Amino acid sequence: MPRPRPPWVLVPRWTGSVAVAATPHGRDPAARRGPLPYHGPPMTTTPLDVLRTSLRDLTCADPRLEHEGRILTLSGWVDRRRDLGQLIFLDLRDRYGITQVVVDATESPEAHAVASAVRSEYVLRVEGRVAARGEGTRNPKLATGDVELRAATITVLSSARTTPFVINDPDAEIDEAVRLTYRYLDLRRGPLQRRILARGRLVQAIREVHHAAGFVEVETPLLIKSTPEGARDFVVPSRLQPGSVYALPQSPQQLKQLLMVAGMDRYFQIARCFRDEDLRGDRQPEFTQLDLEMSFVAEPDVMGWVESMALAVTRGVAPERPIAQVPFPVLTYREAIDRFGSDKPDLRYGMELVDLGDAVAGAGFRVFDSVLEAGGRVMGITVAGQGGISRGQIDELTEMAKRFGAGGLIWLAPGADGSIRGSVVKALGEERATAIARAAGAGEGDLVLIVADRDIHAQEVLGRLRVEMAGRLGLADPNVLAYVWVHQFPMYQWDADARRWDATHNPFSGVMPDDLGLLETSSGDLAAADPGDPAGRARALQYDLALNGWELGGGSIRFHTRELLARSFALQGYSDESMVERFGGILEAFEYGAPPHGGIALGVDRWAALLTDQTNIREVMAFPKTSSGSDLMLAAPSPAEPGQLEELGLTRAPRPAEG
RNA sequence: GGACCCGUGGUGUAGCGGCCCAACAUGCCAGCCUGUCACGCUGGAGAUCGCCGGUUCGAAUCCGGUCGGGUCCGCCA
Repeated sequence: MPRPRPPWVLVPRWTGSVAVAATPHGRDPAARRGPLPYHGPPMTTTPLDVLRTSLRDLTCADPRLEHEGRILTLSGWVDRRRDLGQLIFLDLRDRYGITQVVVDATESPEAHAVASAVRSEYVLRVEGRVAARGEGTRNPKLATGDVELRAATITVLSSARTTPFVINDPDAEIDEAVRLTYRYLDLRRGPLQRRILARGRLVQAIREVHHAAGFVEVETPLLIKSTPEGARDFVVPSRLQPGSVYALPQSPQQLKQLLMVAGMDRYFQIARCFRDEDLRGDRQPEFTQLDLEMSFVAEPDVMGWVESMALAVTRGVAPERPIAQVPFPVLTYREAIDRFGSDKPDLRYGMELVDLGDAVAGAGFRVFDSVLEAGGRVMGITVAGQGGISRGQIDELTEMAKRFGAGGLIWLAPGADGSIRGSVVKALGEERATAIARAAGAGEGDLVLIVADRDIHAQEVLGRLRVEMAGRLGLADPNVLAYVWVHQFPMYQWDADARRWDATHNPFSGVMPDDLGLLETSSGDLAAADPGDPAGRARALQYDLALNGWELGGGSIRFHTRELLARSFALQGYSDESMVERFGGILEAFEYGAPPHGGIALGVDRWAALLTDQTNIREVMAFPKTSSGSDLMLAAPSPAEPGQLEELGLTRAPRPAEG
């Protein structure tokens, strides 16, 4: 039965608009001319009338005083029922909001009979008249709280068992295994629902900004050839070619570079990626990346685009959250390690590392001397106001430092009148110890933590302690978003077991022009690598974007000539044959005219988590897996059917323990 | 592969050798109630304490194993 279209429509749903400010790029303004502020149309909003259906006129968030006296139909879930006998209140809920329904036995006995039998989470359709609430009965906590729907007819669209956990309490703490088993019910609850909606807006904003800037959205296949990006591949056996397998992509890396060879110029994709590694709070076996690649670009072009895009998206999705610094700070890898002990530093607080090499030199303390002689570093951080730390807490931190690979942890706590506590005060003497603490920037009442170790290791351990202490002291403002670029990574790191150079990030990354001559071995034979090779000093055209101490993603300007790419692969230990076997496609493609190109991949799950204040990406994924890779709702993975294996030409080898 | 934490009515917790065939809150069921909005009041049902084994006169409680969940290291961009 068609109804007249109601006239009170067109309330915008989401009004997050994307206005992209031009941001300068790089420290050298000329080098940062960069690209392309977004001046496209405003972001889409959802007009209200599209939400009207034959089962409802409005959503449960809509009724207002202006509707008073109208006969309207709402549909939704029973959030709560308050039964006062002859009078029953039902809070009707959908994802937009809540409207109070009143059922009066004297007004509509049939509706009252239905309402008496209704329970939480029943799905109802209610027709009634919108009435203004009387003085003193309005509810300012509800957007619809000035009115209520006086039920004339209630239809039960669906009944509901008692749910395994409460839907209507956003603060209820529920075992995560139960939440995952009934994910569809968890998704019905406010907090998770809001996060999934926020993620949807994030992806929408990403798409709109890229389309408006001329990027082409291209889908790449999921059944591809295994590519060595470091992680284990998920493998899919082929029925048509028994014994052969596809791999699921760890990322669309080669495909997007081939799209550049194809002249696509600007590509992006919201790409599902797969890595068969152990799970963590920020790692799931399947995850989503914003993958993009651009042609005819140098490093500032890509960083510039990504920065303006990230700003636009952030302002569209989380407009209320302050961004720490714009343009984003740019650190070299070396700087990031030396100042923060991390290549993904959290810049929401200071507590920077200090080199104490000069201060401890000649102190006659064997640990320091031997480390310095061996070319290592003595580094420290000063934790303000923590001089009163207990012995037990120091032991705990020492344990942690050891777990992170340090030999030990030295501490100093200068007190009043030149006194000083600490683990090495006796060995150093009070005077020397005080001088070291002062060199670290510590004053009375502060705590200095010192690690002496091989270069990088000292910084890395302190970097972790810095994060740990900041966490304990609550130094990071949870509201602030601190984006930071880190670039000029080393091209390679030495793999002592395989005796070859390993790409630190991406095997396709190009090299900084100044370091082109370093793509060499000492022997001159690329196949005979040695840890002292010049290649170990080469820096890559590689850039990472970090946000609040999480790596959001990274990218690079790629080699686009066959010669240089092959040279880099050779340094990474590939023979000519294995190179052709694994990368033959892209090497050949580069013989047919490849434009200079580069790009980046950003973790959408991590981004969504950070923008919604979560520390775990499961909280922004609709259907995540447990830390052992199970889907508790669908009970996946499950044992293979014998017929399936047979068809694929596979047999299952029993584990030794199973006999 | 390793370390640590957790597992008690539907949910969240308490109990940590006998006082416990287990307590509290909430939820659930029933009755009463015409202005509630975390409605209220009265009554009731509901757990052999993840599972297996051991120690003990006696185990939710101690020990071993196992399964499941989480965090971290290794692994992973």
